[in-house]
Order: sequence, then structure tokens, then C-alpha cells
Amino acid sequence: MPPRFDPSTRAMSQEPTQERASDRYNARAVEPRWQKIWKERGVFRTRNDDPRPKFYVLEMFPYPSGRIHIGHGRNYVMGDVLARYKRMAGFNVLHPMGWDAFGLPAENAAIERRVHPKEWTYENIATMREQLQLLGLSLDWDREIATCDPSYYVEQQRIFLDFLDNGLAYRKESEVNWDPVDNTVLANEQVIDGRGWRSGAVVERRKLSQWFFRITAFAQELLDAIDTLDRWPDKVRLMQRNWIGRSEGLEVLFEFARGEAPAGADAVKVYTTRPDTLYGASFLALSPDHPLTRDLAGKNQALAAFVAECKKGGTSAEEIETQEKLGFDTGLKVVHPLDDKRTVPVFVANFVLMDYGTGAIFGCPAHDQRDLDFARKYALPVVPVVLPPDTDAGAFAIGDVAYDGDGTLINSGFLDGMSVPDAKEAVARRLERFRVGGEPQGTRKVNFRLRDWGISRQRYWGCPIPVIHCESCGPVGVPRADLPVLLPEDVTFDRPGNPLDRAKAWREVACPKCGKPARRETDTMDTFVDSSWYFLRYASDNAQQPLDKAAVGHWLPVDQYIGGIEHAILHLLYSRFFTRALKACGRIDLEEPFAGLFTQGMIVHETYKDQDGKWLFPEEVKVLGTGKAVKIDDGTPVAVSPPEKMSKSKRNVVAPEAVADTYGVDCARWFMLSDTPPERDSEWTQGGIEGAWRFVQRIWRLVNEAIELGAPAAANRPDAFGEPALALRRAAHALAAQVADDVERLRFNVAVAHVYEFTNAFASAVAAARGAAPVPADLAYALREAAEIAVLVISPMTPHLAEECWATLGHEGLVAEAGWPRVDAALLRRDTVTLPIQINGKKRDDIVVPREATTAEVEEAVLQLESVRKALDGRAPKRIIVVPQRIVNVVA
RNA sequence: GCGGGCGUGGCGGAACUGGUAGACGCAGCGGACUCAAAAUCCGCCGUCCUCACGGAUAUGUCGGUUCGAGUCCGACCGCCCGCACCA
Repeated sequence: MPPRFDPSTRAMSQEPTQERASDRYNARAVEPRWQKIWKERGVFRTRNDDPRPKFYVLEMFPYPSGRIHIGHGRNYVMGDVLARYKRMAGFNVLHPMGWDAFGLPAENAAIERRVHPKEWTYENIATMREQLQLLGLSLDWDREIATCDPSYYVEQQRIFLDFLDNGLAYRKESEVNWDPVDNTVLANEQVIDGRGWRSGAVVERRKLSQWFFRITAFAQELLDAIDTLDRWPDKVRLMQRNWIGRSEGLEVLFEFARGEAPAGADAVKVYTTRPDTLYGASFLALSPDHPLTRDLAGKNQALAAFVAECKKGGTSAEEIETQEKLGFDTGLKVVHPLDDKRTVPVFVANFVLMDYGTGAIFGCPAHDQRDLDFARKYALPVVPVVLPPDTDAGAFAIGDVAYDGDGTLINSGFLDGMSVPDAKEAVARRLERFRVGGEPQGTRKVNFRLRDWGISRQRYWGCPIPVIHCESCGPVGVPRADLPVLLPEDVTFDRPGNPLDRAKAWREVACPKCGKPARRETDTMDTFVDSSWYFLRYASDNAQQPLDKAAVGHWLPVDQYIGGIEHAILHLLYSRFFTRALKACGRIDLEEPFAGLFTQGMIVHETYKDQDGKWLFPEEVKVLGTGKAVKIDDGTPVAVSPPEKMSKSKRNVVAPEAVADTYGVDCARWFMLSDTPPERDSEWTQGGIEGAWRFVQRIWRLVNEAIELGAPAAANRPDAFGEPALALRRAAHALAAQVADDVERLRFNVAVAHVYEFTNAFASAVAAARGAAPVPADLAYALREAAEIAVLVISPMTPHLAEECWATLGHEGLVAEAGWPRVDAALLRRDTVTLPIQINGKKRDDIVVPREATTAEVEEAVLQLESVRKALDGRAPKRIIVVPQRIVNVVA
């Protein structure tokens, strides 16, 4: 083990004879003691019948992947600061923790290390629970849950049956990534460059019959309610709006040209949001999955081959849309809906998604980039039909870039001269009147990009879907009395595919309806289902009633939810759907689960590689500054790369235990809150943690000095305060007010800066007191008051240090149970203000005026200023702008 | 491809709703204390001109609105993130 910087041992070795015990704060000894006391006294246990106003703080629960590194700790520490602060501010705080415990990594571990997913998961939970407890988080561990526990997922199975009964769960066919070598379904992340991550085989898209939740039934509602989420980041709200993707458009029927209609189809239905560009249509494109494509491919070998080619590669939108645009000319032609003399060719194209709209589009190359790329490739006409404003029609031509802006219609028959919105309306009106086979040729249609949520996973380690398939009765819900459907434990992972398919004894059951032999559903639920209601589970302190309507009514919505931006769409949208769906089923009375949302950034760290290109742990490296570093054991040079997300594979991780041993947990907490705004990525550095260590020591020293020099605990307040006692009191009360505001707004880095600012003032006051003998009574009082306020204020951030200081100050109770310091508003008010004086917008002077000075008084005073008189040089000012209590600008 | 975000000293960043740009911390430099070092304390610290007082300039680039722009608007450049089976 390489030597590590250890400030406490370094400090211990120096002149121990001159030190008093109080000179050094020994976090390693102090922190476990307070954690034990918190635990023994049950300080953070929450009761549902507590009469104080509620506040629910929740950080997104972790996946138990093994061990946590310090990077995982940031959002828990931020949540903890808020929870501790809110407790001090008089709230009954719910701050629970649990485990998102189902999922793919456990199965990978089972395959790679021959350990059962359950065993692997629970071992990880035990390790990570201990690590989280090390951070001193004020969590109610009595409410801990794990989603893989039958006591949790039994309720999830009941919810599934509720959804089934209410038409919110159904089966349909959908595509998956299929690995033809491993014979297994792959997650998008398991598809790398179109190949399976384990087998390397080219991935195919394949259809399977799967379970879906009808989230689209709430599409409009989910969209509308985003407006009410005013304590969510705008960014997330926008991402959700775009994800739901409401569009208003027109479904248009394109009839096949005479004599060309393939069997069973007279027309193709196309969805468009740009009916105004209809005259610019130069082709029609069908999705490779369109029913018509399938019919045609049955009779056309070349088309079948093309469709097969399209099915290669993954199912993600990213892959589909970045592929080269490919088309296959079917040879068929359709008649232009607005001009029966024109026909356009029908292609099958790989970029047309079956899941959106009708699975068929018309292409207007001039005004859609994808269509333009396609048209150029297949030499189709490009006719501009929208002329940008202030453009000459003769000079306007489309090159490589489509024009999707506003303008005036051209080359468009009866639409010529109209604006885009007018043309949209005119086309809709006309096509609504036209008939094709008795149907209107055009139908206005609101479309959503949002698709129903496919929850089937062909995997073992997930919540079993409580359904039995019967030859005669079809899919039948498992009777509630028979729940939970437990995962069978005697399964093997030595072969590819879903072990549940092979668990014969478990799979083969009698049909609950007719009693005939039937088989269990072997798909399990997407783990997003597990995380769509866990925040409701915490509200109930009763394991028998995991989803308790009254408890949910009391605690929900979550007042502050904290988690990574990577969950901005799916997890949050699914959870919003779930509360609505549960309400529709009568289970709860809640629509929006999260009133406040905060998305925190990650902790990043530099990466190090030795001369052989091997990754090195930070503790193996000595950083010399100026970007250079060497290996500690042999002094060879180390390549330093910019900070990135902590990950085991790159070894740029810091273990919480190591930080706790060397500096103490409070230093880690303080550092995680310092400097960087919480929503941004923050870099973990040696310098930073050492700065935190200096701060902790400084507070300890100052508090002890203040005790020595200050008034005793119960001293009476003097009637009058002179400077500098008044200045110190002002600083202390301002600190309490500022930090309260900073924490409420989750601006932890600013709170830290305010504490530093105060600490500097406090240190000056202590130094002044040390110089005065005896210390005047007013300053003595102010010193003690300042020390107490400081300790209370830092306690949400560095709770162990605060408890130790609080006890040293002579208090019997715990800081964890103390109230936030009462701020004396009179101390924050100033009688005079300093106004900066600008001349022509540049600052030239300052002026001190009474706080209540009128504009006229300020103007008069400003004109007397030497600097202003000089600048005006006898002339009258053109203008004087006085912003009360802010600034004065003299326009000369 | 589609969607979203972010650019301020050597570094992390502060600046409430358009009102003194650079708070606070890190690093650095100088000094005190010390036999010496560490720790601690004091001072300096965007750039340029000036002995100094002070002035000019400065928030990715260019332009606009305004008495006044880091903040608002437009264009551009650069970096980052998400995209439905990772959680």
C-alpha cells in the first residue's frame, strides 16, 4: 500500500507537549461516537402521526451495484443537508432510503461469476448500506426497502392486476434487439455498433408479443400538468414536453394510381404536420414494418431482402435515424390528393418508423432535411413550395439544406400566396370534403410521439408478471389470493436465454379459470416499474400495507426529489403516469408525485495511466502540479487525463472509507458541497479535500477560543453593543439568514461561501478579543452567540463536527434536535447605504446616504461630489438615473 | 439525425428580478513566527499603462437593444448530455 497523506498523523507528530487536547479535532474518534448516539436515540426515525408540518426529502434510490465510491455520495449528502435543515426549521421530515435491486447487472454477475443474483444483490446491499451509514446521513432506516423483496413486489403484482382490470395493461407485438447467436434479447446498451456485446453477432430486430402499460391514455394530461411543476428545472420540463411530442396534423389518404392498387389496399394513409407542403410531395415512403410493405415483400424477393437489411442494426431511434437513408422503389404510384393528374412513386424507406403516425409519410424534399437527403440519393424532384420572407421566387433554390421556416406558398395551385398556417388550414378543409372509398380523404389528427410503455423483459431478475397463459382462456391474471408469484430460486445461468423459460416446475401450472394445464408468463417487469412507485411505499410504515392511501395522502407529493439528469425523462414520466394510473384504479388520491425536483451533477476525477498504459488509482499517484505526475512507488511518469465520471474501470475512484479514515466524513461532506454549483459536475481533488480539512480544524479552533474568551453559557445580554461586538453580531445573524435561504434554494456552494465569509469575520473578532484584556462584556457575549449560531448553521453540512462543538459549548441536547437560530431582523437592517456613482455608465465614486433618502436628496448629494462636478465641468447633466438603494448613473 | 444544456482570472466559481464583474475557495507570490520545517497568522494576486494617485481594458466571437449588458435579442464558434431493453 503506498503511503497516503494523513493530516492527523502528521499533525500528531509535532510538538505534542505544547498542545491541549482541544487544539485538534479528531474526526476519526468523534464521528462514530455521534453516529452511535443518533442511532441509539432514534433521532431520525419518522412517525406518521407527528403533528408538525411534513416535509418529504427523497434522493433517487441506488442500484446496488457493489460498492459505492465518493461520487455516489453527492446527492445523498445534498438531500441530507436539506433534511437536517428542515428538521431544524420545525418540520416532520421523511427521509428514507432503499434499493433499486432488480436488474441486468445481477444476471451478468450470475453468468460471469456463477453467483446467484439474489445472493449477489443482498451482499451488495449490505456493503452499500454500511457505506451510506458511514456518511452520517439522517435517514430513517426503519423504512428501508428493496424492490427485489417479495414484500415489495407482491404489491407491484397487485398493481399490475389493477392495471389489467382497468385496461391500462395489455399485450401487443413489438420489436426487440435479437442476438441470433446467444438466442437472447439485448438491451440497447448491449448493442455495440449493431452487434451483440457478448457474441459479436449482428443484431436483428425481431417481433415478440409483449406487455404494455397504456401511458398514452394520459398523454394530454401528462403534458398539460407539466405547466404546474413550477419547482422543476425548466430543462426537464422541456425535455418531457418534447418526449410526449404532441403535434397537430392531418392524416391524408393517397389513392393508388388506376390499375396499380395491390390486393387489399386502395390507398395509403399518411400522417403529416405539414399539409401546406403537399404540392411539394415527390415521393411516398412506407416503413419496412408497414403491413403493406409486408404484403408486397411476400411477392417481391428484392423487397424482402431490402426489408431484412433494414432489420439489421439496433432498435434505438439514434441508430435508425443516423443510418444512411435507404429506400426501395416499389414501382407503385399513388395519385396526388390535390392534383389527380400527378402521381408520386411509393418507396419503402428505412427511416420511417412504424410506431409514429401511420407508418407512412409523404416526402417533401424542399422543406424536410431527411426527405431532401433521400430525394438527392434517388434523384427525385425537389420543388420548393414555401418561399422564405423577403426572398425572390426566381432566385430561390434548394441546395443541400431544406428550408423548414415560415414563408409564402408558391408552386402550389390554389395555395399560392398563402401563409404557412393558412395553407395548412386550407388543405385540411379541402381534403376533409374529398372522399376516398366513403372516408374523408383528410382527417385532422392530434398525434403524440409518446408510445405505450413496453414493460416485458425476457429476463430472470425482475418482478414476475402475474399472468397465466391458458390454451382456452388466453392470458389470465393470477388470483390475488395466490400472490405473490415468487421468483423460483433453483435456476441456472449456464445457458443463454431466460432461466424462467427452463424452470419447468415453476412454469407449469393449472389455469385459474378452467383448471386445464397452462403456463406462467415468463417475462418479468422492466425495472422502471419498480422505481415508479417506491416513493409511495416509503409513506407507509406498515409492511402489510405497502401502498397505504392515507399515508400517501399525508406524505406525498415528495417536497424535494434529488437525482441525476439521466432520469429526466423516463423514470420521472413513468412515475407521473403511475400516480395517475393508480388514482384511476382508486388506489391513491394523487396526480403529481414530485412537487420539487433537483438534478445534481456528477463527481468527476482525473484519470491516470502509467507508462504501460495501465490505469492507476489516485492513491498510487503523486501529482506534481502543472499537469505532471509520477507513480509513488517507482517515480516513473504518469499520464494525466482530464476529469471524467468516476468509474471502476478507469480506477479514478475514491473510496468513502479512505476519506473518512484520513480526513473524516464531515470533510468529505463539506467538500462535496463546496465550490461547484450542485447541478454541475464537480471535480474531486486532493487540494479540495485538504481545504475542507483546514476549514473543519479552523472551526474547531475558533469555537474553542470563543468559549475561552467569550461569555459563559447563560450570560445575560448586555444592553448596548459597540463595534466590533455589533459587527460580529450582524455577521452571525446575517449568516443564519443567508444560509437558510441558500439551503432552501439548494445553492450549497453559495452557503459554503457564506460560511467562509463569516468565518473570516469571526476569526478577526476572536483575534481582537485575544488582544484585549479583559474582553469587554459586549464582545464576550457576541463571541459566544456567534459560536453558537455558527455551529447550528454548519450542522446540516458537517453534523459530527457540529455535535462535538455543541457539546463543548456546554449543551446537553443534540444539534440534530436543535432549532435553527432565530434571526434578529433589527441586526440585518442598516441605516445607511453605500451607492456606487456612475458617470456615463462607468463607476467613478461612492456615496453614503441614509437608507430612506429620496431620489431628490440623492441627486443633490451626487451633484456636490467632486468627481461629478469635475466630469460635468460646469454643464448641467443630461440625465440622472437614481435606482433607490442600488446605484446612481449620471449622464453627462 | 432529432432534442436539450453550458462557455466569467492559472483553477472551481460568485454576481437577487438589467445596476460597483471577479465574493468565497484552490493554486501561486511576499512577509511574520521557528534553529529549521509543518501548522498558523498577515499582505498581494484578471490583463495592459503608471513610481504612485489613477486610468484603459475585460465575462467564447461578432453585432443589436438600453442611461447602464456576464445577465435581454440575433448570428457564429467551441464543449457536453439524452434519444424509449442501463439504471
